[in-house]
Amino acid sequence: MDHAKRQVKENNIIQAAESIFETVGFHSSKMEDIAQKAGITKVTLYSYFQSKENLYMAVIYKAFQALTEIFYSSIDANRSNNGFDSTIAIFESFFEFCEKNFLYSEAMVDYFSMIRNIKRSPETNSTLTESIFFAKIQDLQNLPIKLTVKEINRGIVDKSIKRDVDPMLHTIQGWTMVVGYIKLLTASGNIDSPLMHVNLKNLKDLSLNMARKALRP
Amino acid sequence: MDHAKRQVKENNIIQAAESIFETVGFHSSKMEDIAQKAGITKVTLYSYFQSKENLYMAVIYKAFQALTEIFYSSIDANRSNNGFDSTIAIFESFFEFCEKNFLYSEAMVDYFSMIRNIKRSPETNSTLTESIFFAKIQDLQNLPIKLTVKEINRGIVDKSIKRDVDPMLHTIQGWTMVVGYIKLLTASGNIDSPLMHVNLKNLKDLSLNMARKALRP
Amino acid sequence: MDHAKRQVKENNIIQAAESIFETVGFHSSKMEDIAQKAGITKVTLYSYFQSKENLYMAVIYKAFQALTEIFYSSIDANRSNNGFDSTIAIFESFFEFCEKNFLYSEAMVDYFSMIRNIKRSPETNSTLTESIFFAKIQDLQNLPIKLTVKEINRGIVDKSIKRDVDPMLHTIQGWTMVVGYIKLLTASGNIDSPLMHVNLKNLKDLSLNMARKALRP
Amino acid sequence: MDHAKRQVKENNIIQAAESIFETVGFHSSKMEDIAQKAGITKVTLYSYFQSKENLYMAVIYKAFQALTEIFYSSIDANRSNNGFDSTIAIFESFFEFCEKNFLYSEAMVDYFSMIRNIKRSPETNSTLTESIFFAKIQDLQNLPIKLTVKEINRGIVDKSIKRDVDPMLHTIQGWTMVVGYIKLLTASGNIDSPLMHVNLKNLKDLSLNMARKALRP
DNA sequence: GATGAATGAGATTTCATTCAT
DNA sequence: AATGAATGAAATCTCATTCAT
Repeated sequence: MDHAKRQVKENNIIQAAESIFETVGFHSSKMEDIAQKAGITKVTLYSYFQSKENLYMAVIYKAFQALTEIFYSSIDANRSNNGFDSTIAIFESFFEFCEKNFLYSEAMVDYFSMIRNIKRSPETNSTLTESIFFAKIQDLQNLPIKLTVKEINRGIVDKSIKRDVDPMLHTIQGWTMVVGYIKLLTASGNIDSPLMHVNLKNLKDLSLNMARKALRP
Repeated sequence: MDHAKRQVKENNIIQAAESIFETVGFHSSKMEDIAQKAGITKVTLYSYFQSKENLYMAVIYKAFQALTEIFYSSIDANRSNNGFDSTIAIFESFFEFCEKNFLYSEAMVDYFSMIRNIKRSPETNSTLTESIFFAKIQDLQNLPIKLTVKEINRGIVDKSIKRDVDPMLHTIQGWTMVVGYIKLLTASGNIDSPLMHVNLKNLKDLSLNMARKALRP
Repeated sequence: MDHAKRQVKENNIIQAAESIFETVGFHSSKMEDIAQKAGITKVTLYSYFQSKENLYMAVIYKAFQALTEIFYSSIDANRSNNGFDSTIAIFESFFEFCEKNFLYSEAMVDYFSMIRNIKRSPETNSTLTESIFFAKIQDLQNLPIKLTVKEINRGIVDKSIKRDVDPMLHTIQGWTMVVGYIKLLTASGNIDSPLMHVNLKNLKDLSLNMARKALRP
Repeated sequence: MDHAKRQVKENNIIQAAESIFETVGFHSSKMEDIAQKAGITKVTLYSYFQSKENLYMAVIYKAFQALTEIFYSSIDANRSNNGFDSTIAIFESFFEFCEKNFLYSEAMVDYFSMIRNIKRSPETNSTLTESIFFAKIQDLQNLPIKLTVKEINRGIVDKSIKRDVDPMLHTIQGWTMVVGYIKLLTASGNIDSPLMHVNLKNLKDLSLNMARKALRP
């Protein structure tokens, strides 16, 4: 099968997996069901992805890919605005992305735990670390961060962001707010069900405002 | 066995579980190993905790308990300070708590995912929802939040915090920052290994500063 | 479980396996079916026998055990006869045993092939060589041969067997005739269906007669 | 592809199969490996031989063919000798053939087991029974036996063999000795490694001598 | 007819969880 | 209440065999 065709089938499988993961969660999902959803057999599934976690890795990769796309779009849309606006827009997109792509946002957070486990016992997870998707994620995961850093730097240059801001530090700080937001979102199920009477929409706005304050000169 | 004895044994088991979870993570841990560590058999283990997740619930409960203690201590230590200082102190303690109690912080975050799963399929998780620890956590989980809200309110009254602050919203926002911090901490393994060249200490300071800005009148 | 009980269950499983092997043959048999026949689950089956071949080893062991019993009985029954008669009686019993215990005789012959395979690639067959049954067979397999040798020696001493007979060589030669007989028996299915118009009964008699001629002084 | 070409390729495949069977044994062999050895793909392999057993059938056929050749040669070489000598010469050739053609001798013995399995479940083995090689073997398998019978008959006529010998019965009896010899050879691996301190050469000589005694007037 | 991909059947393993004593 | 054995569900793997192109 040529590369393109394989890609298509692979994507097909990943989509099936996403649909199953979304419905029952990664841990309760069954390879059998995923295979069936993809219209293939378990063995074929395994010939594409060496394990369930491997398959999840692929989903995580898709998540990072999608997020990266979002970041590029946001940056592009704010090309004519200053660095400050673009930076804030990025975070706004990030929040939105998470709300709309539950599975993806959860996947990205799970990625951190997987990294931890891999570090804990690299031998046990060799099938993971050898996965092409693992390598791809490694290459990709920092891109959104770098893009944000770049916009913050642009803001510093064009004076829309205060000069003593450490771009990387502030970027990471932004991530903590988003990641925390995701987890709370996870707990409450969706953006419309309030958590402790707090509307998640307001929470997002507050976070964005705090970010504005932190960056504004 | 009388109640006291059972308590002791239960605690014994929980400690064994914590040690195992800490070493290999919840998902890779085996009931067998936990039982062995606790010096009992699997069946006895099950007579104390109806399932592995149930056992994790107990750990999570301990985490919330410990956190609550920390919050009380912080509040008590800041009795003579204003609400602003007390609020910030709480968050500072919270960060510190997470750094020092890796397992507990991870557990609290995992709690959110479990809540999600329980919502997804309540029937499958009936053993969880019927667990005494689940009920206990339900009672306890909001306490730290309420304690924080109370200090913010005190700050509003004593004018150390600006009046248009929504105490619950800001409390939750604080949590997102801490939770995000925990997850990034998780990924990097420990506070001393930097993430993208960012020292996690600086990250914490930045978050606290942003909180200060958000509360200050 | 105490040793005795385990023995009972083990035997239970072996009997189920024998019944299945007898019906469909070793290669077409399914562990699932054997487990079901034994009234246990696959996993339990595997906890007793590490693999299908391992289970076959146990059957082979039973075969050698049964054969040894037969030899002892024959020898005992011929205690008061001379060595010649006893030796011939052994071979007669051997033939009879094979006719009556199809599975066992086939198993013993298969054992030779397994030995060959194990020699060819010892690593691949480690689960076999480590089997307790493998060890047991090793201990047992030579016993029937030795018993025969002993009777031939007795015949030499009592002059019923000619003195220049090499007991071991003639014993092994006897085995070749029996083993060959088994294989032809295997092919024809059972003793009553003639092979090339040759009644297997006559074939056996001829072989025994040839043995007589070879031993007689 | 014209018939000749197909023949060449077929032979090519059979040779590859023989080499693989010889190395790892029929049961452990993989169609994949055979295809690779033959320099073709699995599917092509299957277009020549409908199943693995079918392929084995082809090898078995070759074995019977080769054996038949040997028998003819032996008979031809003993044209001027009497029937007794020719008959013994045939068995001597048979033994030698087995020693030199391990795979072939094993294959012929396995043939008997396959016959058994086919009898047990004819439906499952329809691909076998429909195989051209199966038919060919059916035609061929009795030829060596008939050739032997013929020589024994010649011996009876020329008085070199005693008259009350049943040619077919004695032929089959000869086969049992050879077949048994093969199996023991199989177990010990090769003719030079002694079995129970018995040199296989001596074993062969003994068998031949017993045959002589059985035939001699 | 040849190829790479896919199927189907079954072996084997791993664990959480439950049973029988 | 404690123990060793057993269960059940699912993951994973291996191969002979078949499909689609």
